[in-house]
Amino acid sequence: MTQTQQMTCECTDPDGAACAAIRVEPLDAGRSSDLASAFKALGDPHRVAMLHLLSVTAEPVCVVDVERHIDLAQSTISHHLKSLVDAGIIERERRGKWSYYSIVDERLDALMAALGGLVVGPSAD
Amino acid sequence: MTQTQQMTCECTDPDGAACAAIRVEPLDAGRSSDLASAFKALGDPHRVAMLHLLSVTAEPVCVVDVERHIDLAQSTISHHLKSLVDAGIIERERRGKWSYYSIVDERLDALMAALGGLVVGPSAD
DNA sequence: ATCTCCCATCGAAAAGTGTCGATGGGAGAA
DNA sequence: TTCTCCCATCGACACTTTTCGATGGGAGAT
Repeated sequence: MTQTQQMTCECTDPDGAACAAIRVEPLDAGRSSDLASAFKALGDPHRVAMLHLLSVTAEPVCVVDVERHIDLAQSTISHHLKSLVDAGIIERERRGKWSYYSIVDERLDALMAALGGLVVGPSAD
Repeated sequence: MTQTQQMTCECTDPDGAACAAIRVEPLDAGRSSDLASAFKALGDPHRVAMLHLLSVTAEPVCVVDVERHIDLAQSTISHHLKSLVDAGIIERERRGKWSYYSIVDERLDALMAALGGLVVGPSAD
């Protein structure tokens, strides 16, 4: 082939040096996985509803409470709560017969910060 | 049974009036679904990496750019980008032969606000 | 002791998701 | 025109997730 190749993708770099110009550190596979697992835990309407419930009741909430407000089998609710615990978004405290769940604010703050880091322009006007 | 039933779940309400006391508006099924679909789109390490890529390059990015930085088949990348578009997190602009993708800052801002609404205490110290 | 209740775990079925190669449309270059 | 490249879509496959009923352990009440 001559040097007159079709000029591959100028995309973000009209010069032709092309995308090689974009020096992006791969974002650390570990970090992207951690973020993704947290967001995945938030990626279900029922789990969002559970978090909402936990947030409006300032105090910890037990499974039975959740059961009254969300129409799912008890085992399913336990399952979802475990997902959220595993993702570090809520935490469990055993008290006698009950398990009390509450939101881990720090984790949510960290997720907010991560989202903020993705915003290109300043959010304000 | 007499009135000495075992006292169901005192949980968040030690009186016995129990959880009925927690008057939580169901959070509008539509809203929780919308939030969940957005977070679900964020719930994959590769998609997080793509967003990171879009955010560090201030300008729109085409599929080939993404392909150079993320080790996935082109069809898979298109598929993920479509997920993000459907979730309203990024948007596509066709320009000649290329498709340019860019982040929808407003959407991320809205998600941050939603997370902030879940935080119980003030985030500051 | 027994009984009741809270809740986690265990299958299992159904639905969804991530990934690929293959295909084809569309836009520009030659 | 033909050729090359960008990219979306179409199966297809393996894997994961959501959901349930059933089971059982542990804690307290009786």
